[in-house]
Amino acid sequence: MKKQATTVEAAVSGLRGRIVEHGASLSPQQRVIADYLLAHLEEAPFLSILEVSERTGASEATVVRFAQRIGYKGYAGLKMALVEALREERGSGRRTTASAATQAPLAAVARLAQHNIEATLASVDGSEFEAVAQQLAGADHLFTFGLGISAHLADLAAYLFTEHGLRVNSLTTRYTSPREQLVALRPGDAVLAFSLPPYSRETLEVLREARERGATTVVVTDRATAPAVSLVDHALTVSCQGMTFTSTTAAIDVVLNALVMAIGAHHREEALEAISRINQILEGDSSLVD
Amino acid sequence: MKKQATTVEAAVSGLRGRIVEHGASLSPQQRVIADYLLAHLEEAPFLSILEVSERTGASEATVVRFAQRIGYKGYAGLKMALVEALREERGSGRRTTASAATQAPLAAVARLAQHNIEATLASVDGSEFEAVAQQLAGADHLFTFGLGISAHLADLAAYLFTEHGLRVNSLTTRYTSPREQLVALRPGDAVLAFSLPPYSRETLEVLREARERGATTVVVTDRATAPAVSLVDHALTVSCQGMTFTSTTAAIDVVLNALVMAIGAHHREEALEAISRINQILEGDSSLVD
DNA sequence: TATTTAATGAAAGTTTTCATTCATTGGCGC
DNA sequence: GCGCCAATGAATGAAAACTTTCATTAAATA
Repeated sequence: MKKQATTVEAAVSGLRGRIVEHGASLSPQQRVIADYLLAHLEEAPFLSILEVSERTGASEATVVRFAQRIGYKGYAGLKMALVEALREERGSGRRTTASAATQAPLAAVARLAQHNIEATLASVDGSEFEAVAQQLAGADHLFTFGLGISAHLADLAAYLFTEHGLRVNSLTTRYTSPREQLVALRPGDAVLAFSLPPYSRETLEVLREARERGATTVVVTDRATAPAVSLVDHALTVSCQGMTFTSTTAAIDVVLNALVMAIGAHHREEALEAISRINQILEGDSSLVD
Repeated sequence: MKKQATTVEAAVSGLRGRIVEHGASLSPQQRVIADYLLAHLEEAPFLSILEVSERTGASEATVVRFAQRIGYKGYAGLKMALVEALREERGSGRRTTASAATQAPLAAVARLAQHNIEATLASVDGSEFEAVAQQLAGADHLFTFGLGISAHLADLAAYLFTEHGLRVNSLTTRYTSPREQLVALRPGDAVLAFSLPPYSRETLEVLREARERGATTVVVTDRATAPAVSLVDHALTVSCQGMTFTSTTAAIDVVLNALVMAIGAHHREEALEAISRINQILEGDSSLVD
């Protein structure tokens, strides 16, 4: 396949190249090994066969066969290649020329997202979060709403909540105005709106009307002084810095997923199970390659 | 001797500290070994006794005695220490304190997202990322595609790219099958697919067909051995651990936004400007309330 | 269903690596 | 000169790492 496109790639990072190249012919178990190694490139050069087999659940023999299948003489050969790669990388040091410029966007956005997630974690009020989860879980029917990038968040929220058994609709602007769709709204329902800059008047109107009709209103926004906050029953303030020149909604994604999990916490065990599995992953030991 | 002076030093770079400490009692040969190792700290963790003895002219026994003399259990102990030091140095980006060991869903999901973003940043291949940006920017027309949660990503991608002046369509399953919509596809176009577990056959078929029609194909997936990888021109592998029991796509959100930024890098200045503003935010000056 | 093929782990075999023992060398004081 | 001792390397032993073989099981094919 595409020699022209992959030559550089293959030369630079041999392991990844070979895995992709022979990817189709790898057995399931070998795939697990491949993924583990790629996900732990930092550690890989130091791991012995035994360690790899323990962490991936495959037998030592399978590890060797994997190395041979992707073209190395054996595991020893693979390891030597990894060591070489590591040496090269260190040797070249911070001399990253062109790749610095290209790598830069990824690094910058990543750090921005990390920052926002961290800030959100620090600032979201626990009891408010809990209250929102309660309200959404208890609602008869849930409507989500947003404009611009927030529309995607609204759709995403609807998708996630639906998967967890809630009755949800995302208010769209496809056929009729969102406000018209609110005729179906009744007391006992809830509306979850997303309001990020540039704030739109329409969102405020939807929230106002929803409230008049007796529904519980919740807004996810980026600052406590956002216009929507004073109109709703509950507001979750998420850190969304940098949204004027990029659109990373990573922090909101996190909040949304956490809400889903909290709601699913009806089946407490399930939620706790999820949390413990997350912790396992974070502990480092992805023996479970998930 | 000066415990106070050497504690930090010894703790940080054990080898150098120990050598200095026991320097007086080292034999001539051992001194050669010490000098060699210190001069080749990069290599040291990977050298076997035999290699060290060959390069220094000392016998293997002397190498072992050297390690013991400076306080290690044996050469194995010395090597382990070197490996640890190297690992530490590389993994210096480890800020995530286990402080938030909370049982709260929000904390757990946040940390998972952080982890995935970090892992993605470490593993995404720079040249591949660059290549993808090039291809997408240069495409005549762009189609995005995904099923399940990936459908949202496809829509989001279409939205983001559209905002930056590209001609994009998200292939939906709304009216006709995605493959039917490919009749409009021509050489020079590009297809950007998202393929996350559970992988669907349909996605593979779309990619296959797109390629047959001469379009450039790109897939964003969660592992290098995912079935789609072998079918496309370019693959971006993003860390998405924990997706079996939650749906945080934060890392993909980051990659997507970075791509947008890289594409906009035609207008280099604009991209650099964005990066510098991100850095300002991270520097802590949220003076600009953005 | 019968047959073949591929995948896999247990276990045996091989090589490499590490540690110890022991004999030799060379310096140094008596 | 003689004995003592640290230093050293060769040889040996022990352990770990790596590879192969082989029997079993699961999957694919006829």
